[in-house]
Amino acid sequence: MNIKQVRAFLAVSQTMSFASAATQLHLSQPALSLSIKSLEENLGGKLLTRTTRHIALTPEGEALMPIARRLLAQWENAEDEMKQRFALQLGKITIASMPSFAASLLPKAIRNYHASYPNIQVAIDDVLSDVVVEMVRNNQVELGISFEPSNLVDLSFHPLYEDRFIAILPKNHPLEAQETISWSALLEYDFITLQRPSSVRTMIESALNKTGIELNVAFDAHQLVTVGRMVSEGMGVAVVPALCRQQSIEQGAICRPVIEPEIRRRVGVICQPRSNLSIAAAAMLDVLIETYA
Amino acid sequence: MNIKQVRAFLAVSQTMSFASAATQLHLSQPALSLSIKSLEENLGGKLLTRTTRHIALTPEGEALMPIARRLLAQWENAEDEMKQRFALQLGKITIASMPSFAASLLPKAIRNYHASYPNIQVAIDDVLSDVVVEMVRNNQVELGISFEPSNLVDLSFHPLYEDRFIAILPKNHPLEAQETISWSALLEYDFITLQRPSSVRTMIESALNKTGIELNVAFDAHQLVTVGRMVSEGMGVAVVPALCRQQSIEQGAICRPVIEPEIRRRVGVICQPRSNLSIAAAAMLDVLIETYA
DNA sequence: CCTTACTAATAAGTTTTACAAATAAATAAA
DNA sequence: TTTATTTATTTGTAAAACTTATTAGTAAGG
Repeated sequence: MNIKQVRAFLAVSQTMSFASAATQLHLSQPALSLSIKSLEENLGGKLLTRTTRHIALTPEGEALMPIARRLLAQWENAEDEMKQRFALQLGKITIASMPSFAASLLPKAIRNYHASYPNIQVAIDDVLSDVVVEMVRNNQVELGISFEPSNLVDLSFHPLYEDRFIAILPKNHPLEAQETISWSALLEYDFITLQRPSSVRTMIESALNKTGIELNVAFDAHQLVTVGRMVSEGMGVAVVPALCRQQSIEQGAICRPVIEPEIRRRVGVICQPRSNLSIAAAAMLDVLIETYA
Repeated sequence: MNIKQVRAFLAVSQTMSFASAATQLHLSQPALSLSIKSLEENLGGKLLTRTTRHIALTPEGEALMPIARRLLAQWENAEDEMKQRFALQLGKITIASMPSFAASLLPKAIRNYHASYPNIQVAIDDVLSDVVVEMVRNNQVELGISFEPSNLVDLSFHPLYEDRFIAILPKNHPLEAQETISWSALLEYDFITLQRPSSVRTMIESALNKTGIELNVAFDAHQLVTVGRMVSEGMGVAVVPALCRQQSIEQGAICRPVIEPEIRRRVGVICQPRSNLSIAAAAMLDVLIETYA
């Protein structure tokens, strides 16, 4: 039993004529006759009684009709669904992004994507940088956005832009007058940062380590939002990715470039090799790269 | 998209190897490769990423897998169901029978049928003779059992046996002493029969008509059971098909052949031409003929 | 680093299937 | 009885599906 035979049977049983069913199927009448015949042979009995003047369904044909209709509908739905998926008219992608990016630049890219592919559902998991990489590695998400990780193994990294770290101060802080702030000047004050093993904390520590500056942490938290709040409440100073500039200012903090050393890190998309991505995810990758080009 | 391709996809995605999937499908490896390739071309994208050493599903392939599994299962179920139907391992038939036959001889045939085809459901509609013919004509049932109808049009009649009419009398009736009873003798007493237009009534009237005997009906009813009861209660005498002999005796009546004229009518199966019957009904027809041969 | 072993893709040739055109057979209507 | 109409059969052809043989690519082992 194959699709063609089922289609043939349905066409004949609906039109009650081999000739017109053949036309409907863009097929010659003898070809259709053979198709029905082979279906009957396959199933083991007659489905249609046919004289040259009259077509009728046998009781078994009657029983097949609703079954055939259902099968064909299911088949066509499945085929359509897959075609739509490949044509980017259906699907869902999930992006894991570090919260700072998710809250700042990501929305613009998603708006662009949605404009091009309105039928693809997009979900965002805002998780810590390290979790982003893990989620991509475990195939929990197709795309991750984070600082460039040190051990990619067989993942790809597509840089979007380079981020620097900035100091954030509470209002009316002594250092507010300076255009740029050096690490040594900054660390005279209570320092607030993320808890280990966040990637921001690790980057700061490894960068300072090279210059011999020692980091004394007064307070730490899990989320940059919390750090920002602590700063604006006057509990101390902090260094955060420039990504958080807008958010920090909104929280009432002062932002200044931090130098000596200036810390720069690339932010980008982490994913499986491009060939392993779904069409929808590959398209999202393109949109991300284009949006921040 | 066709069945073969879906089977091929499932085999590969389950074994994760073209070679072993090909073996499983009794197919050469290149044929399988081409099948997958054509499926991918049809749907518009890759379903499997394959190197010479490793096979993996694309996200779209992942989406197809449960769909393919479901489609194939539904397909095979449908095919099996139809094959079973033709192999008489599944199905249902309904027989319309006049009540006298349904209550006397029919059960034996149904027992025989059920012994041969235990998976076919059999239902019986015990309705008046004329209704039997109508139900067959309207395709409400495939088989009907009744007296031979006068106007078959394009229905077939397969005689099972010839029934005669017998007189039934209450106990201690003056006519009880006679071996056979003539109509003229019988009609000296109150006569009970079925209401018009039952076939039994019609047969009696038309047979008597030919011999010039006039029928005076004292009581009439719709069901032969009722007539039998009325007789055994002493309300009068009646003439019923010999089929009802057993039932009448059980009701406490006396049965005697009725003659001058002797009324004989063939009882048989009424149905569409044999080619239009379901396999299950055709088999039942055979069993009926064989049982009463 | 090269070789070996293994796996899928490709190429070439053959068989099978599917199809259309022509024709035959059957049946209802004129 | 003839005619018109419809399905079945026949025949030849083109397409497809398949197999075998070969190639190419990849991971593991020496």
